[in-house]
Amino acid sequence: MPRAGLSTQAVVQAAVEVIDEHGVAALTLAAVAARCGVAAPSLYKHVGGLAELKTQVGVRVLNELGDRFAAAAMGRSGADAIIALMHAYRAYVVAHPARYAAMPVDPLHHPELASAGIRQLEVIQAALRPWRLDPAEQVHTIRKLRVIAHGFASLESAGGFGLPEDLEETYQQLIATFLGSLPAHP
Amino acid sequence: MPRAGLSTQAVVQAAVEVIDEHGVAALTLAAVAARCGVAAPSLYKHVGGLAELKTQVGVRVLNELGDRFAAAAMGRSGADAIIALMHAYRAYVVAHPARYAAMPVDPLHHPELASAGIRQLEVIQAALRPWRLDPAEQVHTIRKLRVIAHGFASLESAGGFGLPEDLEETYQQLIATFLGSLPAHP
DNA sequence: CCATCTGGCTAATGGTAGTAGCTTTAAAGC
DNA sequence: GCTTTAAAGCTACTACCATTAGCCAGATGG
Repeated sequence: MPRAGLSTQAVVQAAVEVIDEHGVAALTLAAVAARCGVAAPSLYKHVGGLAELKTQVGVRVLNELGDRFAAAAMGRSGADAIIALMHAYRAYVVAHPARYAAMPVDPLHHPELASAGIRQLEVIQAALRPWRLDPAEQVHTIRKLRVIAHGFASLESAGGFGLPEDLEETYQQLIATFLGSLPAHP
Repeated sequence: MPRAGLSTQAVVQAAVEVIDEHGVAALTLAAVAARCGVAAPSLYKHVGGLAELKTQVGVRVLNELGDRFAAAAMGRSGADAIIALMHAYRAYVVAHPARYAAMPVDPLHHPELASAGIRQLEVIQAALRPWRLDPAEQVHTIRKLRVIAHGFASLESAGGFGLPEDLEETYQQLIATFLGSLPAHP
């Protein structure tokens, strides 16, 4: 009975690989166990169960996107930063379409996910700072960015766009229209 | 052994009710059978299986939204029609948030769902007719409408907006910005 | 009244998550 | 280096799910 040397993070990694290869619906403890070379009940030594594994995957995905966000925003500000953030969002989804379906939509209301969600929020708030929006207007502005990014990403990752050409053009038009709706900043 | 008098549509109706009450993840043949007062295998006399039941639910939801679309567009044109369509979309999702998660994202590529999807598309194309867009620009325009409507709807129905106030305002801003990006029409 | 078809049923299979309890490995303490 | 012990595997089991096979009763039609 040689040991597999698993850990919580190794199990999460295997789960992400299962999702990447077979879709989020195929994330099952049996599949993860098989990939880890272990019997299914053994996973309970590292993970509380399927539900907890799913939130752990959510944390992982949220943090991956957060890393890309932080990198994209670095050294930019204003419209330049917004454009970079929006393209970082889409680039992540295009690179890992199945993984995107595992990203929680409502991280701020979940204690395990909140910090990862707040991190993304702060990057966006920083990018919007030059506009000096009042709090209410900032809420609307962030919501609108999120609608565009998530709406486009979820449709694209789910194969919702029938005609594959010119997707980049559509996305750029959306971003440009959004930026045009913001007040001018100094 | 009195008969329950089921039919395919009655089973689909029960499935929709299960979704409305307990969410799309709770759609299981066992739950539908219980609601119909029938043993689970009996459902196979009316429905091919769980997968087929899900696509039937998708057809139902798509058609319900299509009905609202057609009603909203009736007697309107131009920006007025677009605004009515967008609000009809959101109104449906607010009325049936769980059901929205059962709406297929990619109906046109599925033979059973294509006609219901095409019906919605045609309503939107008709509403856009006054602008006389060339085909490529029409594709981008419809995509952008879809991104806004679906992005907002999927976030709202999944509880993705943390602050509940002013959602209508956010949505109106999105629509107004979109309309502002269209060329003027006669 | 009888034949047939349909819509229900029970029984059984295989896959899923999760629990209980055992065994072995590997590290910690002496 | 030996013993102890905690962790990490395992098997066996339960409960629930979808699905198939085959049976039986009720409705239908001659």
